[in-house]
Amino acid sequence: MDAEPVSDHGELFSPVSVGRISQVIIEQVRLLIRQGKLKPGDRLPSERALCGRFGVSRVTVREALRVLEATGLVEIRVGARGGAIVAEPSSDSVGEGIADLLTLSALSASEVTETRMVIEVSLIPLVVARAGADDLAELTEICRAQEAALAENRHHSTELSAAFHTRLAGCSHNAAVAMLVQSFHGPLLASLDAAAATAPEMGRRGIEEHLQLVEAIAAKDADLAAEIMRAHLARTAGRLAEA
Amino acid sequence: MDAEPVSDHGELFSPVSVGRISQVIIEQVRLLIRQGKLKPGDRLPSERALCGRFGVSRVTVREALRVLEATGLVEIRVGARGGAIVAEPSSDSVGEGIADLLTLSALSASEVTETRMVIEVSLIPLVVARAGADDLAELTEICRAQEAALAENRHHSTELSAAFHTRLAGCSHNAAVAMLVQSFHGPLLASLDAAAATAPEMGRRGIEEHLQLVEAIAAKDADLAAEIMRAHLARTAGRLAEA
DNA sequence: CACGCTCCATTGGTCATACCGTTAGCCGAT
DNA sequence: ATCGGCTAACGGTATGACCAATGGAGCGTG
Repeated sequence: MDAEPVSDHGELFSPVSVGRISQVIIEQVRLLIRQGKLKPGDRLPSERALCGRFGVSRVTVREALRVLEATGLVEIRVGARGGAIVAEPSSDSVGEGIADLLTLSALSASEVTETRMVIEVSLIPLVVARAGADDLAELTEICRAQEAALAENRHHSTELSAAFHTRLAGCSHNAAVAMLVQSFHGPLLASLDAAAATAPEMGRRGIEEHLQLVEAIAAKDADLAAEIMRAHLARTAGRLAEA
Repeated sequence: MDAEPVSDHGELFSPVSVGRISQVIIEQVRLLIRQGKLKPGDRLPSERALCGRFGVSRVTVREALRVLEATGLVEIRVGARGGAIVAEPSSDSVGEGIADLLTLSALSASEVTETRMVIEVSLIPLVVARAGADDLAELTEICRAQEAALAENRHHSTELSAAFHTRLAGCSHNAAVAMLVQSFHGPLLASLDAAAATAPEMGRRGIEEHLQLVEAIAAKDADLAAEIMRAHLARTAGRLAEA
């Protein structure tokens, strides 16, 4: 008899049915969305309909939808005419993920701040080149709101500060850059709160820097604006380091 | 009979059981992990045990675990001694989320390239400051592999080129930056393939620029390295613009 | 005719049970 | 001592049922 008749045949045999069925469904839907065959707002068939379509049980379909929902790809509504709706691309779920990584100390606050400096400082040239009058007006508006909040509550709103930075990224008129910065919105809030706890009186200075930034951008002075942004972020980083 | 005896009592009554049951379980586990009461490697009770613990059905527990798995918080293994294991914090799932966001958002190739220039050029100072001998060795190794691939197939491997840029970001020794660049891997490949189609003979020049980059980093010349990177990316951007 | 109310079909949320495939660890045979 | 099979634990899937929420159709009333 031949020795080892079924082993060492290399590529002859390949594993059959790898992974979960729900995973196959997930990737199938994902592909459809990426190919644009499913666009935001489109309604997927009902769970029961999908069961028949894929030839699987409802449990399996539901697990796939759960993952797609957690990934932020679809939104699920209950009731008649409910079901899975392809969601508008949003950076929210990504932001939560980064926040998780922060709290799990897989990312340090300094790493996140450093990353912000990398991105936000070097996107300044884009902003200077492309910011329109309406962009500047909105930035100024946010600064005004910050001043109002400061006058009223005696401490500056970290929410508004984060909004300023997010809106500033939007002034680059580059959706990819804007989304990246927006992803840091949530984690950014946490850092700002920590920094505010360290030095609550710094709110005013932060607002002044925001205003100077807007002025520099309006004056098309990219170098000055970048320098202001660098100093602004470095100051926040410094306060975080103290804590 | 009293008219409307139970309405208009304002805050007296609050909705009971908001949202999904699985969501409650998710947040409970999430909290335990954030508080450190569950550490990476710890094994959660089996699904059936969790059913009894929470007083819910297995389906509900499974949906919670699915979401936690999709979020990258736990890893699920089958078989005896299997179950949900608290995962080592990793930026992979977040990176995938960013990649999804980028591919789904109808970004133009120019936006992606521009964003790469923003990030990859300005992370150069970090790399110059922190790259170690092993980092440089690995970068050189990738370049060698590129040359080998070029000699063999007569056209350069876009996969290796993307790997070079990803590894370069890793040299910043900042996990957040590395995660961002890595999430551009997929879209980056698409751009590179498009660029390669336009000018297939440019592979050699790209490799040379990679090597010059490594040299400049080894020489701690941040300005030169940044300039090389800028030119390198700009060239790719230019070829994309032609297409 | 217009407005509002009620009823109902649709659809997701949850449960209970059963069976299968996979896996690790144990135990016996060689 | 090693290899092989056995077994219990555990996740993966299927089935069928019922509940809760929701939107729209149909009916009734002014």
